[in-house]
Amino acid sequence: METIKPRTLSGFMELLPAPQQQMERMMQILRQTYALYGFTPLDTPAIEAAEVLLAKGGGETEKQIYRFSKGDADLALRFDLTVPLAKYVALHYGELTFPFRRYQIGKVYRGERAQRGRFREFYQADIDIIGDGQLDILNEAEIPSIIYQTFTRMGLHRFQIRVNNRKILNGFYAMLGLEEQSGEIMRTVDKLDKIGADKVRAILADDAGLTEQQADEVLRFISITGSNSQVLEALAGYAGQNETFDAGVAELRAVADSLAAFGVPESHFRVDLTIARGLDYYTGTVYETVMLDHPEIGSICSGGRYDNLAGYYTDKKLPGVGISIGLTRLFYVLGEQGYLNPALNTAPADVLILPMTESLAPAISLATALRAEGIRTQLYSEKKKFKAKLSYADKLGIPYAVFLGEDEIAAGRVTVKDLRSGEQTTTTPAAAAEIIRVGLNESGSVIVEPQAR
RNA sequence: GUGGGUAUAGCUCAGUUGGUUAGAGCGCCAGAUUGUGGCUCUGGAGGCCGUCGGUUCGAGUCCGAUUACCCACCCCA
Repeated sequence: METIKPRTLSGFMELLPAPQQQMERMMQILRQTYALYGFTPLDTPAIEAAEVLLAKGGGETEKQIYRFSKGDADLALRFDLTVPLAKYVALHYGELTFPFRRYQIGKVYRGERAQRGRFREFYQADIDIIGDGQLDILNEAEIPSIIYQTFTRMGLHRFQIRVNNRKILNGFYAMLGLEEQSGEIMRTVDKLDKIGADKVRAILADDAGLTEQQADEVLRFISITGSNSQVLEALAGYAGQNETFDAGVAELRAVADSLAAFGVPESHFRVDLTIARGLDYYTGTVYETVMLDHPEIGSICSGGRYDNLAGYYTDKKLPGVGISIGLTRLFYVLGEQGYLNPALNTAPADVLILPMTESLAPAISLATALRAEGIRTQLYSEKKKFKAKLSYADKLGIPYAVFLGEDEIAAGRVTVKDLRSGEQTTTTPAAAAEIIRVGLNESGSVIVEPQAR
């Protein structure tokens, strides 16, 4: 029979079992950390009515969304988790308690050209806090703490959370009489690291239509650097000219001032006036997180404050703040850069039982007993040679094997072998379970940084 | 959407100016070892050289088309 050549679509990630275990581990840490901050898990459908997802309309979204019809229904795959959240909150407004804190880890879809580290189907891990009518600035201050904990718990330490405030930028552009061009200016300034000051200046003058003097003012402003307090001090020098600007500075100061209490070291947080985020719906604090040793990768976690999440779905005013981690890209980049801990236990089981008798009954009973002890147990039931069975455990990285032959069964004992050391002992099932449990030490963090290896 | 590149074994890749049965490493299977994995040794399986057409006595190699994939830009995670 003619077979069809198996293939996976471009831009879709498909992992082998061991890396999948590493990926799951990262997700587990995300869930635990988000839960630690009082966020509730949420899931929404991957498919929604196209009308709902495209409420905002226009732009890149329209071009990139996967859209199709089934019968008369006009459907689309979600391209982020924020729009479905907006729909969810508007739909269930009366049943939710605000401020509503939810986390969501799910696949999203974008029909754009795939490239290195950029996928058409990828996981986003989002958290958002949605207020009813208002939302205190303290929520914005708490976000860096969550980012810090998340990456630290994964084993990543050389990263920095960069923060800015859109009000500062908008206020500043207003001072220069550039309200209209603020979006384009932000997108251009965002590329400063990538293309350099001269090109930014050229684009501002040629494409955005700024005068030479205005472009110089913008460049002078974004070149304000230094410690967080130095930058805040420099910003104070612009005070009193624009209300929005002043409000933004006050917010940024509030965020920066509470870091210590939230447990974020100064070294992992930096006020950076070039951060703008491309998305136009952010209205206040904006965040980006970069790996210090790999700035070329760009942001591994970004987000910000928005004033009205669900304006397309309800008249209620629902301000919020949220961040998103592009998990698939993060995982891909970490693997590519050699950050994934090779010593991490990726075995699907802690112990493999090798029955050596015709009847599998004693082996099944043993498996049941070990599982009752919380030991991940797999029973090898294929009729293969003994060495093939052991080789199976070895290939999967299963750390223990238990042999169950005529001798052991007759004596009411089992032989347990530590495949890493090669040591083995024949003892009671209970004692064997204890040996395995004790031997299952913590396997370390998912991420191991170069200098730590 | 725009611009480049690549396509040979499960994977990573060699393959000379076009020349006879297309190779390596890793992986896989078997044996050396019938109750002992990893290391080693020996043997084995596995290829319409992406597809279609052209040039030629002869094409993995040259030309064209096509499809797929990769890289970059735009935009973004």
